[in-house]
Amino acid sequence: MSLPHAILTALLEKPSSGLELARRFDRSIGYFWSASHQQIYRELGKLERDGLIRERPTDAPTRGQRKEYEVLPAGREELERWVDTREDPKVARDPLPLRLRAAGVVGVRGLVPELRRHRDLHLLRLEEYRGFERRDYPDGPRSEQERVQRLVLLGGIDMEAGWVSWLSRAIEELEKAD
Amino acid sequence: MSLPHAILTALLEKPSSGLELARRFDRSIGYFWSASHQQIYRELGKLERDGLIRERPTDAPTRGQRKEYEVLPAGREELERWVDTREDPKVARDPLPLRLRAAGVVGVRGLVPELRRHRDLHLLRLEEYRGFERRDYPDGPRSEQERVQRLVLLGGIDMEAGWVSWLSRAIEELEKAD
DNA sequence: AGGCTCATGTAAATAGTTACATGATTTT
DNA sequence: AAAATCATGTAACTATTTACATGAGCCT
Repeated sequence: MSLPHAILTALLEKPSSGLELARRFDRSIGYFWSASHQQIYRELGKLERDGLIRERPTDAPTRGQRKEYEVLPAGREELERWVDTREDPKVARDPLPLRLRAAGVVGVRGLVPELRRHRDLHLLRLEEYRGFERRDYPDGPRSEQERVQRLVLLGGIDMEAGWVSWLSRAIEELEKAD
Repeated sequence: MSLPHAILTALLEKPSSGLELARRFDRSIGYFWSASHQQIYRELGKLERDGLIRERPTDAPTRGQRKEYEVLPAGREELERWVDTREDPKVARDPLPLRLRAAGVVGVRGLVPELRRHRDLHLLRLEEYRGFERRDYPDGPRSEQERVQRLVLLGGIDMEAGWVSWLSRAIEELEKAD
């Protein structure tokens, strides 16, 4: 049950409309979570019905117009509750290593180009994240909140670097074996 | 759509019953996928209906008795097809970094013990995986299939090591900041 | 007979994805 | 006026999790 809390966090950092949220999930929040706009709109509706957020009063309220949401005190309390929760780590879930293992049974053949393709994609993300780090924290974090945001970014960087290094090794071993 | 393929792979490596599969998902397959027994039984039924696997003929067929499944040629073909598929990497999905970011907004307070707890759990898994590696491949892999299984295990080891290192850094930074 | 474990399963709820629909605003 | 883009939304489907049910075999 993390999506509503991800949304509450994002809205506390900056009140936004649904599409803005979707875009921010593709960026800063998205190092460790993703959500489509459909999921976000559904969840915004639910959070509003539950009294955790509200639509910010505007002048032109109709369909097809952007609606900006902000967090209510009950929402902040719910988020505080969640932060102090005990929740065990789940196993990572990624189909690529699974496919590699399947290839070990039915033949490795076509998989190497796919591994290479993934390595390149992870490398791109890695460069992107490193760019964020250089751009957003040139002198290190300036506040508690920035310190934490940067830590999460560094986690994303580590993760991408880990993929690149693992994929490089896998490619090398599989090519050597030919 | 990875669960059926994970099951096909596991069954090709060794024909098994539902519960055996569930256990193997907690071990070797489980570095990058998990599945509860409910999911597995449902999926086994579906794979059988679709003609990709079949129940191995036994003597005592009743309810509450173990049923062993094996992969049919159509199942192997489906797996081959999947291995050669293009599938883009998805963003990792982990609530802990999200909770850290939420803590940056509502206060870091109680989160450090939880970070420490997670670090210890990941450390345990790391030691466990390293034990597998020492035990199962004392002289390196002996076949194509072992080579690939070991690569996946090494991926799991990298991932756990990554968590431990990131969590250690986060704990250190948050404590320093007090 | 009672309790325990192994094994298979059903039901319901929650979460996430894919495909499509529709209005408003801007550009050509 | 047509096309493109921005924004919000619905519907249907697929996947995953949680809770519960039930039979078989073994041990005391």
